[in-house]
Amino acid sequence: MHPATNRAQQRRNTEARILAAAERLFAESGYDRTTIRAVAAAAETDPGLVMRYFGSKEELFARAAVVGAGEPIGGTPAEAAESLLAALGAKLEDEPVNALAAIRSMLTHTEAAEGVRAAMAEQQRQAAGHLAADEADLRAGLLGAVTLGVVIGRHLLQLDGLKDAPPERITALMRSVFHDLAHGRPEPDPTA
Amino acid sequence: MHPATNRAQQRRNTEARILAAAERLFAESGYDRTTIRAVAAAAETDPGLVMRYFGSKEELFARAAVVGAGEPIGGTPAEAAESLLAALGAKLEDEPVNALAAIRSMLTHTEAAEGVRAAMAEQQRQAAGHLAADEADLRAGLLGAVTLGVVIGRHLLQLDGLKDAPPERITALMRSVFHDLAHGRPEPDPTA
DNA sequence: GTCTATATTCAGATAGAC
DNA sequence: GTCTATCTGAATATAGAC
Repeated sequence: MHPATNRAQQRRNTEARILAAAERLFAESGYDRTTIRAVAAAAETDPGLVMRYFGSKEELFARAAVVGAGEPIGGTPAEAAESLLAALGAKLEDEPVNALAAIRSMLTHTEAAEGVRAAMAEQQRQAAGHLAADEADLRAGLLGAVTLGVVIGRHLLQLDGLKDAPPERITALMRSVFHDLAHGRPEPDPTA
Repeated sequence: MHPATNRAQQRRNTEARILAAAERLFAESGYDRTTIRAVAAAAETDPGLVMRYFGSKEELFARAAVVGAGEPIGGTPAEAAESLLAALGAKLEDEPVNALAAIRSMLTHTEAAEGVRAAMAEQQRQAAGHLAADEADLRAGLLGAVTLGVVIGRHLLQLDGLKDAPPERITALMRSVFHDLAHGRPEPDPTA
């Protein structure tokens, strides 16, 4: 083993362990309740190194809680609905730990809220151009809010009936919902 | 003024001010970031009295962040959908500060999560009995998750397109969504 | 009944030993 | 490059003065 690279590799290794531990703990407990000390313990190192490598708790969070940009959305309203539905399915299949870290913290930590809102605003802006024109902004916002609610209900709140359901059954039920919102279908008669 | 009752009234008055301030601050900042000191300052009293009247921060939170039981749900699937839609409309019209205090804290505070989950489980249990039978539990859970997502998107995250929309337009768009989920309609053809 | 002072705990951040 | 000790600040909760 080459000693020079060993040092650098060891450092990168430790840094990666810290980052992985931070992602998990931020996703489990949110920003405030996750301590630098706990991250260090989970990564089997010490708090001083965490600070040395990442500078501050805020910077560590910014590295750990990134909200993925998501696939580009295009085509007809129906195709846009299917794209957004596929994105939901992916978030249900395996736990998106980076996004969950941000979502877990977004209601009590301003930076996390800003990150989530920015990512959703970008997706909404992109989606709105491919939905039926009438009230497209509102319907794009509702598509985002609905997606967020399902992800929270499953992974974070673990609601009965949602936490154990197979992702395909959830997406199957949500398909008509997404198409409704993408097209802006007329509501059925309330007295039906 | 009767001095004996004045004392008791003064006490109830102060207690009510504390509770109102706590509701507002918990809804704005969540459990962890709301301090007894800030509540006392907002209620124009001092931290010692808050502790004396409510015992602990946890008990104050339990009194301030109560999740309303919601109207009973019944009738046909279509009627159940309309009931749930009306409940959503009410939560959009004026800010439900008690519920928002609980929702704001539910991702980072165990007791808040437990309260919200219990309230939602009760509503889901009740709703499931009135939805179309197939996969009723999952669809009841999705109705709750979707509702939660819209409330969070509007009041807590203030998503573009949602925060300023008139409640009637939101409920109008969500009507078909709720009826879809209540009935378990077959999904449209993905290639349409 | 109301407010002040303080004990205790614990977190983030820093300096420096090994 | 890695870890220890400590500084600083803030929060809950308590004891007790007015």
